[in-house]
Amino acid sequence: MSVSVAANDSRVLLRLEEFLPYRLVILSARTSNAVARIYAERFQLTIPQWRIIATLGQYPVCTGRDIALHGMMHKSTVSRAVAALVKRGLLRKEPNAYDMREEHLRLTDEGRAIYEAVVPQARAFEEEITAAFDPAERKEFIRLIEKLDAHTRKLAPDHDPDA
Amino acid sequence: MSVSVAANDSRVLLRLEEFLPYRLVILSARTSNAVARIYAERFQLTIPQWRIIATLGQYPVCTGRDIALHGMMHKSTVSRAVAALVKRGLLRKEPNAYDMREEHLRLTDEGRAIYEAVVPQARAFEEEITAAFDPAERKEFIRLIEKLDAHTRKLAPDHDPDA
DNA sequence: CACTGTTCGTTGACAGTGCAACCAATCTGC
DNA sequence: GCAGATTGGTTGCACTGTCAACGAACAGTG
Repeated sequence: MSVSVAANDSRVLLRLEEFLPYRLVILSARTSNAVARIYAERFQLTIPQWRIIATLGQYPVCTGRDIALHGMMHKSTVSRAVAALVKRGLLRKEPNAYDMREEHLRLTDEGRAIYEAVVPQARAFEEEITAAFDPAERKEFIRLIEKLDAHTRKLAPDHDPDA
Repeated sequence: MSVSVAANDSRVLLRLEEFLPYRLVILSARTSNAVARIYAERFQLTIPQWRIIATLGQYPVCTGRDIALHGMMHKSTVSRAVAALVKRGLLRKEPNAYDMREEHLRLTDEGRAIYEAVVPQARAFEEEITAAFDPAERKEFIRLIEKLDAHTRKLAPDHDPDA
């Protein structure tokens, strides 16, 4: 801030660097960019694509709707990302005979291989960043994050349009 | 996840809901969306636009470059947001006689009025979310966030292209 | 059976963003 | 002073995400 000569002396002043929502954004952007590099560079996956693979790695069969809810994504985002993954052969769509509106999604072997290649690296990265903490701090941080998460979820329910 | 019948039984498994980077993204998205509503609905400001106003509220005179660094934004993002704000009369550009490449930016009275209208609401919102904590927890949370922030900054330096 | 309302998924239009190329002003070394 | 490198800022382009509208498949009602 080379140019600024003095801070605002008004009573109304917000220090952005100390504003919690801003801090969270910065922190999450940095970590999430770093994680994205893991699967973006080596496997050419976008963030929504990775989230879909991650969800299907965890729950082998889902509908698009399930994935959208689980990954906080818009259904159109999911739709396009799924299309791209199917085209690349990482995902398969299977019609659901009991409800022809929805389609069951499942990883192909190739898709699962990517999942299994990325997961250990993601885990390692998580280790790396939480190495900032000693064990007690780490546990406490998780606890506080959970508490904050639950609280904000009540305050600002994730806007669910119809998704 | 109505359809999934069983969790993956492979040794390679990542629980997305417990993956720290993912949690941070979700948490920060929710809080930052809630904050955005404050200035988006009433004042039609985008996030970069608000960050610029917030920076100039704190440091009355800056260059675009200063703002980009301070707010973790790309210089093109700043350039466009500044243009929009100037057009709306919330910001003024002033040539710097000592270096004609850069332009000094300053809030107009109208711009400052918006800043002063938003800040108390932003503060109030911060209060609201940290109400999840008792005073000791709040202090500890800030401390841990700072520690994590410092650590990740070393690990994954904010990609600075030339900005 | 229609008739209405809802849900899953796709698609077109649109806005915001990042990247890269670019211009103009400045600085550096010769 | 001049050539080349550097820096602040703008802009064209491609890419994504969001929103709104839509078609198709269900579910409930009379």
